[in-house]
Amino acid sequence: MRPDDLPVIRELELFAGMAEDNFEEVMQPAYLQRFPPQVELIAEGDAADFLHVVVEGSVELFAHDNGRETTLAIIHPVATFILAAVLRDAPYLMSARTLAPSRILMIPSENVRAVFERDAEFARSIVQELSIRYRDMAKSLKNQKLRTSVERLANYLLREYEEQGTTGIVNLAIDKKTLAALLGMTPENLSRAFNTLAPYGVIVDGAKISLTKVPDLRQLAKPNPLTDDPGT
Amino acid sequence: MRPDDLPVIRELELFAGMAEDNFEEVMQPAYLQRFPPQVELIAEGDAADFLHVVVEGSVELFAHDNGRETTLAIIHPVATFILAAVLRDAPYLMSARTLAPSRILMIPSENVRAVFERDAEFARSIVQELSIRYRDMAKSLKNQKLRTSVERLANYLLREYEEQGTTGIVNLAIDKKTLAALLGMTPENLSRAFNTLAPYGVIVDGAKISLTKVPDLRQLAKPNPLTDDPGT
DNA sequence: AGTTGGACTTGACGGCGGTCAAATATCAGG
DNA sequence: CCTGATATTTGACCGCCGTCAAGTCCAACT
Repeated sequence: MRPDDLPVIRELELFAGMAEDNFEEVMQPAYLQRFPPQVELIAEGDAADFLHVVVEGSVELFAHDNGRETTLAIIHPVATFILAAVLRDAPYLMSARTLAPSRILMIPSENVRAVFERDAEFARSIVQELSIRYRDMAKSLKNQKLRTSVERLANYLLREYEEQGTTGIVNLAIDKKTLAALLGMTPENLSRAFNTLAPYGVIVDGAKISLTKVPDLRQLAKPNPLTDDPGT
Repeated sequence: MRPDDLPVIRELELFAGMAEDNFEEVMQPAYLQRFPPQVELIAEGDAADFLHVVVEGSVELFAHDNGRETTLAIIHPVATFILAAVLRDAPYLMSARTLAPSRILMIPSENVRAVFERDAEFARSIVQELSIRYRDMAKSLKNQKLRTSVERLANYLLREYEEQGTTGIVNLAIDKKTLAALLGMTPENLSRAFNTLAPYGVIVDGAKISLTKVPDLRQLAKPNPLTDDPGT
């Protein structure tokens, strides 16, 4: 691991509060690895041997059932994934693959669990992280069960609009195919959903989406903090 | 609170490991209350003032968006709900109402948080509970995104079949209307889904469901531990 | 510049599942 | 036992969304 990577990880909310020697104990056996895009990092059903941290790039969490596949979340730096499986020493419920060239930190599960037992501040951080994840998952479920696909797309665009600085241009960071899976629809339907939003000022040019009538779009989407706001 | 209720709660996995004086500190300001059915205990958006424990009866967690409503989970004794909101001191994401006459234990959030800081064993239990909840929520999302409504019903019936002792008779503990909402469909569609399952040995008589061709049903449902098994 | 492969879009079609309305069943009170 | 209220079922209809097939577009390569 490059020495200048450690401070970045140290500042991750999950690790920020813990004692220095505990941090070192957790990091000592960890390793940071580079992956090209589209590499499957973990597969659902596998044992949770490592806690993963996305240091750079991005990771897609997806899952299968019957023959179908869906995307459950996209993880951006710097954040962890599969924390719950690690803490319970249970099989992963989701698979993960890199979307972009990525650097992933892998910490052996047993070290995470060992230090968790010892460091109260780390335990506190883990609970906060888990709570956020739980709530994000609950929001996704509400989003999926209570909204049509056009509404989900509209709300996704508005969220990106806010996060990318309300400039009127939203850049899609992910494939339309992946976006479709994330929003719970087929790529064909995503295309049609974009067309449906055209009267609401949504202009598509490849991965560049212009929003020219945000108030109209907002009226259609009816965003709701209790369904949309991530990380609260 | 009746004194003979305390041991039951003490045995709840969440409280089992904690020090006796901490348990008392958490319980001292708590109160146990009886509610008739269909009482709304909490509403989404409210501040998380109390951790709730279903001691007896059952509780439905549901949520709104736009004009629609859906059921996210049914809580049976003895279990907690809205733990994540309490730990983050954040607004509830879901509402809760009693389904049956119920007794609910309510513990002020600040006491939960205070003792959490102090009692490592309690912290450990909370993390386990949260992890289970997170994973259950992830399973629900997979269930919802990857299966048709008939498949969700079939898997629900098989799960109940196992939990009720594989006797060939499944008793629905909840209204069909509520079941429909839980499975993400309308009551009308639930009716039709039951009809669709008739060739697979599913015979409906009110709340009493007979399963006469479990292998056939299982072949249709294709149950998957990574989507179905709760509490792992 | 031509070719190839992949991403995306469009069209045609069908089925799953929602809505509305009406019929039927169930149940708690009186 | 009767009655109204509620739950559930059934029928008719339709729209959303998935599937399949055929385009179109674009970027990388020859």
